[in-house]
Amino acid sequence: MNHWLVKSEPFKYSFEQLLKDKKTIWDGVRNYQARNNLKAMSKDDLVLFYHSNEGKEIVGIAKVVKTFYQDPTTADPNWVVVELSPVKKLKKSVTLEEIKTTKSLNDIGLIKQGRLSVMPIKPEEFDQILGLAEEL
DNA sequence: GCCAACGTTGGC
DNA sequence: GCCAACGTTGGC
Repeated sequence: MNHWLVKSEPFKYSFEQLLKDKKTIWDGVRNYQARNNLKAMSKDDLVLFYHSNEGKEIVGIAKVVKTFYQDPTTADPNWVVVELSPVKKLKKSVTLEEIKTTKSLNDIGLIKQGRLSVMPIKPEEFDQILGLAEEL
């Protein structure tokens, strides 16, 4: 199983909204690297949900319920979507600040490639983050 | 609201 | 195929 992190601006689509919706189509990705990551997702992979701009923190865990297919919002065959469902809201959100001050997380894509909106997370990084969220 | 980082586009 | 110009993202 692989682990991922996706970013969303809360005013566009928040984790609370996902909890309400139970399931969402992760559309609008228009970056090749992020697209490749979407394509690499398998069913039941766990996805950290990060709020950018507002909050700047990881707020919850989601999982992949449907692997990639053509983005229905565009006719351009370059772009794909996946479907995500919420797993749980974190007991304690993990802020960018905390991630930055945690030595073992200094290599995480979130810091190294700030602009990427879908990125892989190493298993040990995933565990570290759950630790910070008091979920372990 | 500014600006740094970085991806994309287009001229040569 | 290089690189300058431009656009977008996201932290501050």
